[in-house]
Amino acid sequence: MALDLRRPERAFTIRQLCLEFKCTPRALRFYEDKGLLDPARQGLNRVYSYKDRARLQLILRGKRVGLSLAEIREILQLYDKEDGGAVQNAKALRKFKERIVALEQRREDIDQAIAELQAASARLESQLADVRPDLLADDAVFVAPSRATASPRHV
Amino acid sequence: MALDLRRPERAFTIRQLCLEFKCTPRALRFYEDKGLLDPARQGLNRVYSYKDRARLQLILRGKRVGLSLAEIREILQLYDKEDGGAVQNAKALRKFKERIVALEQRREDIDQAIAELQAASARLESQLADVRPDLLADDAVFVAPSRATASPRHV
DNA sequence: ATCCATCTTGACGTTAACGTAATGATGACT
DNA sequence: AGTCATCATTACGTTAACGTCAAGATGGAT
Repeated sequence: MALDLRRPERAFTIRQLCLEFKCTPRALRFYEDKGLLDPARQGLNRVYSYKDRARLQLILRGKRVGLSLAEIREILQLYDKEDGGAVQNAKALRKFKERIVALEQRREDIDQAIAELQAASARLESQLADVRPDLLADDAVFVAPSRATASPRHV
Repeated sequence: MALDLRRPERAFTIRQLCLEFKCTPRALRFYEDKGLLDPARQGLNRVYSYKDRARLQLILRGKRVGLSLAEIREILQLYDKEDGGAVQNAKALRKFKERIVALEQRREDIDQAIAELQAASARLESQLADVRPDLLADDAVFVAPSRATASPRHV
């Protein structure tokens, strides 16, 4: 039989995770190299558990919010040592809170940026409404054939 | 006299902007090189207007929200051409809206990240409250001398 | 047995966003 | 006249985060 079919999936190959999260094997190996991941092995092959998958999620989200891999690694290590000594935990707590503050600042920036773009959009829209209301058709490309049905991504 | 004292300031040197926005001359010249800025000149020296200053603000905020310089330049060019033809404006409008959507997605990511960090913090706090409540003193370093009065940054 | 896809480990290449000299001009101060 | 700070340009160096071969192992499918 092909490994295991009793449960939905107990582990993942590198490719499976890459397909799911839209990244490349090279990236995952790179994260491992940098100490952000540490999957099990079957012989040479990497085997990713659910925990590894969760970590990867955190990594990718961290990237999207603008953290460097080094920063992300630090956070992950804090998670790992959540059972360390009390003093360690206190330090971890402080770092977490620092991160929270920094992220809240970024959200501020984002909100401002969005506000400005919306203002600009509003200006453009009102001007267009005067001059060329036809260009304001919500699709605009020309004819929108289908409603953009969740397109099957082939990688 | 030293240039102009009639009004608060009508123009800025490169250094003034750098001090104000906490960046380096090299960076400003780099942005100029990349087509994000285009200050006037007095001889060779760059002279930044209020408009230039505003652009710089946008650039830096753009960076903070995770945009690349190329992306920021594109947006700035859209701003510049807000008086272009109607068709141009329609295209600009679409791009603005794309950006807005993308930024809203990022804010989602940030909110999730914050939520997770807060959850982790909560766990740590409750655990510490049990074991070593003394480590939860809100300052924690040891003795917090002053209330961190807005410290004068010297660059 | 052979082919093929997928895995592995190096190792070098690449892009973005500056940093870091090196070298020279300019205006202000002493 | 000399010193200094600040400006300029040119050019090479650096870091992060991978991309891109190259070369080899492995497990199935035909």
